[in-house]
Amino acid sequence: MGTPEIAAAVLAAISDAGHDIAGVVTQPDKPKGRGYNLTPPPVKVEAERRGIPVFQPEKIRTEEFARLLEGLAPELIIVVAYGKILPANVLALPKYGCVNAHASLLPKYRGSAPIQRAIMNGERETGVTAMYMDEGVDTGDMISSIRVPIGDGDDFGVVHDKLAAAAAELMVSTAVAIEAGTAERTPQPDGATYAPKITNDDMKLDFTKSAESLANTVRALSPSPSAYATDGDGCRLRVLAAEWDDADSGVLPGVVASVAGGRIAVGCGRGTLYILRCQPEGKRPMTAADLCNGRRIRVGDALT
RNA sequence: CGCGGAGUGGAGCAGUCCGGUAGCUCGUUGGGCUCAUAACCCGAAGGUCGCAGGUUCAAAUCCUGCCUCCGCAA
Repeated sequence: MGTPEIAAAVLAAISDAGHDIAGVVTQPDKPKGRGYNLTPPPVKVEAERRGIPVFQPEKIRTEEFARLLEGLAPELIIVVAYGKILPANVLALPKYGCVNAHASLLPKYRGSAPIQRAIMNGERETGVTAMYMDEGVDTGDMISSIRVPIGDGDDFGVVHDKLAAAAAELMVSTAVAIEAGTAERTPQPDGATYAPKITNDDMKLDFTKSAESLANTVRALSPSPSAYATDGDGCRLRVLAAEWDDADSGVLPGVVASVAGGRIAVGCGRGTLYILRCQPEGKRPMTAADLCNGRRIRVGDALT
């Protein structure tokens, strides 16, 4: 059971490892994009490519879904970012239980946006943790984990891909261990933190904050959904890549101090943020130099 | 039929309202200056103006249809 890209990666690995997959449960197709076209979740695409039956129940706390699962008779249920809390009857169904791969080193960053929150906080390391699920949100007993470093310039896309690969590896080995009866079971220690869903406020750059914090936010949300600022014309400017230093820009927060060297220097509460790559509303992503060449940004402009 | 923006030399844009010589910033390239340079000065190359019709003496510009890209919202 799973929904996004990282779940598709795990599905592919499990399938390649030769396990017999009775079925894949994922969220229903949802209207997405401009024409409100129905878009299937990545997991569904991957499953269909492999000829694995796909189920997309609106609700899983129903008799109907319970019977469906019983019919599939899974020995083990693997859950990766499915997007719904599993009820007790589902957790109890498989002989080997339900295991989950979570994209953090538990008990830190429980919740729906562990990757983004870790980068946002400037963490140097994260990982994936395999655990037995219980009825809480990412509170189950841990089986094993893989640590993954976060590089200086790593954005969400990069870290996500590293974690997806790690998650695939972890779940394959975990499935083997469980079947062999060698899987460990360790309760999560104290010190849990929560990584709530990304909201619009998280995406909006607040230039009164420190340049470091702003740069971390940019990284955490790039390439998608991406942090943004608003330019002098009221147009949204998605900021895709940025650098920072502690040097005082000499201008008020949000004001463009210079546009030299292909970088747009913006004043912050502390230090200076350098925008390297961005995307104005209605345009393709472009470098800061391109943005300046088109004269959409000049020294003295104020971003909010 | 959810709302909206955009397709113009290699890149980013102006020009479109109000038809009449293809423009700006940058890049590329030749030369100059300099101890030197991504800096500065002079020159050059490079464009079927997304596609197809229509109107007109004349269309990047006006009309019709189509294609493509993108933001928002969900």
